[in-house]
Amino acid sequence: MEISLVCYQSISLDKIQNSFRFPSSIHEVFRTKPLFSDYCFRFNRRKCGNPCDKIKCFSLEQGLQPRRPKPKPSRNTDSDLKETEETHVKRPSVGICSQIEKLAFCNRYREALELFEILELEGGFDVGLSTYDALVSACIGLGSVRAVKRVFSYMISNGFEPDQYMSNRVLLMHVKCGMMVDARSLFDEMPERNLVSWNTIIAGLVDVGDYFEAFRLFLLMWEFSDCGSRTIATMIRASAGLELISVGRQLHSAAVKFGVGEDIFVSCALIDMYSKCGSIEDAQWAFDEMPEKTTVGWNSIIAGYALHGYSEEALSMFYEMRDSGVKMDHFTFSMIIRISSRLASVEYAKQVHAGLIRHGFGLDIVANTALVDFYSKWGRVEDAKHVFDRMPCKNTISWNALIVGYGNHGWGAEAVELFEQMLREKMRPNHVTFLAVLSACSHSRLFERGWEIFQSMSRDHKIKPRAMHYACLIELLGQEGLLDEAFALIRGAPFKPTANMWAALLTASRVNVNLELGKYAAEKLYGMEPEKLSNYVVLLNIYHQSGKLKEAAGVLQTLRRKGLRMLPVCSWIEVNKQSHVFLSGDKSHVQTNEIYEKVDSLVHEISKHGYVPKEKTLLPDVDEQEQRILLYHSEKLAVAFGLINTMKGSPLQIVQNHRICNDCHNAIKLIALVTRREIVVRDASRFHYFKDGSCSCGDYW
DNA sequence: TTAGGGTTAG
Repeated sequence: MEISLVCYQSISLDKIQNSFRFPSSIHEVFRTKPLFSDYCFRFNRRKCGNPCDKIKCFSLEQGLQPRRPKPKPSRNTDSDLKETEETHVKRPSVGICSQIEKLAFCNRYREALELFEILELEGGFDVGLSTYDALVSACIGLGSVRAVKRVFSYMISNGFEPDQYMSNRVLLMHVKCGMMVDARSLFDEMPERNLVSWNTIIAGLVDVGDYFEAFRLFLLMWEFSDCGSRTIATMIRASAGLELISVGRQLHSAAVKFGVGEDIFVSCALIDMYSKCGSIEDAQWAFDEMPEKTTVGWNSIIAGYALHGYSEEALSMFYEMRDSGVKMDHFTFSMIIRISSRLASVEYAKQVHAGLIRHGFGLDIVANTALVDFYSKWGRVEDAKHVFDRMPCKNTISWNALIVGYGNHGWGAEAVELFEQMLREKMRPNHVTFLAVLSACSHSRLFERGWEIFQSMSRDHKIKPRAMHYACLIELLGQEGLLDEAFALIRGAPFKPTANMWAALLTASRVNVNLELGKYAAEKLYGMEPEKLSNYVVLLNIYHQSGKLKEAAGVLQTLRRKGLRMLPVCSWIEVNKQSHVFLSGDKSHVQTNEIYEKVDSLVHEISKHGYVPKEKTLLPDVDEQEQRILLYHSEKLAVAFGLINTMKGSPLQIVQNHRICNDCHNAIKLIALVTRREIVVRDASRFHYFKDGSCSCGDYW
């Protein structure tokens, strides 16, 4: 495979260093939030000498009460205070404490916390700093809010007075377990803060997506304290989150200025930031500048190319990474599986699957979820189910991947059953789960069940249906011929109907050949998406199906006037590790004659099973060339080529850059029946699966 | 001194 790698030298080190105007450029972050900007820059050193005082000032300005140290909770009442003072001497607990430390050291956090229960229940033990440190590690390892509350409350009731190190560890414990409100209180009330304290709270804010607050604290820190490479790396991540490349560039220049431009963490954050901000060239530059290319560096640049849709380049980088001898990790495999699902064949993915297991990441939740998605997308639902069943732990995303697989495979009832099993296993569904299950109902025409599930969304699961859920239901109503109800659903939606919803109604109108409603929906769509070709094409089809050829020709003229043209559509098939690409009506392939003869004989064969070839003329002004294009669509040519050049009975996989048309859909369904082949036709957003004459098709949103 | 940072799946 010939792969060209995009690599531009658009920035240089000198340019970066000389463009330093930090931190004034950070104002840009707050441009959309002037409130922050106001109070960020109003203060000066003279007014509030200590950043901690400044934070108090912020709180006061916002009408908040200054925070007072929380009274230490005590299990004792005033009446037994005397008794407590008398029994103040703490019991030694060397055995339990050292056991807790050992368990935490071996990552056996759950057991460490089970042992901690003895300390909690009996009380009065002399617990040392190293044990508290181990308990903090256990809480972070488990990410359990309940554990954090238990440990923290024990620290307070046991009169633990943390030093700077332990204060930071306790802060980190809250941050890592997502308890940002408590973490912020702890940070504000810290008697002393050092670089680690600042980095911890700022990184926590960035983790939860509170970028503005992160920048606000960063500016305070910038003014009063030194910030290291870790801080810069975190703020580069915040710039990526805000998609503000100019701010990211300034942080890049700050890093170079302070001599941390080649720091591993800064470099990786830069690669990620540049690619997320839309400049893959700069990301590549940052990667090239890395003195030592680490696993994360490679992962970041591969993720960058994948994000921009440069799947081949991403794969090429993966080969380079593998050849360079750098260790691949579960991030690498997760990404490669995802890239494979867009680009490569099932065989290739199986190799990646084997590599995943060989490298010891066979149980990784993310990589396995990517595999479930991959096999689902390629119509290998049994394989997807196999991977899913062997996963030691699953999350909502894993369940969603398989429900989508079932739905698109045409197994609507099974998708609904899986959804119900998910609920029984107390896994919380999210809006994607509902999209998957409603879509499954739509494809399998399970109207009653779909309607019930749609209603249960807000009633039982407190998830507000979004436009795509409405679009699914409109499609479902359309299939039942309930166009009035579908229209009523659009009008009754609690938000302004989106293009997707009108498009669903337009499709429903086409299916039911309702010209009036179709025109209405199309007009709405023209207003919203005047340049979208497919909207015109659907209306054109409605006119055509209603026998209104003159109006259909009028739509075609509008298309021409607007300069909207069909992009060249093509289909390709991989045979013997070589891709063969076909355009509609294409006569450039060396086996052209054989392929066209095969198409003709297949059409003849399937016409015995009820296939009616598309009418010879769609519109009055279709010329001979266009006619050939209409009769020999690229997917038919690819299927014919596949049947000629592959073993009898082996499955065929066709990939294409467009949606399959109804004619090819019907034709290939029957071809699968008469040739007893399994045929998967797929494009980037949907696939059509044919086996023994049955078919399923679907969308991925 | 310890502690804090970068990349992945539906």
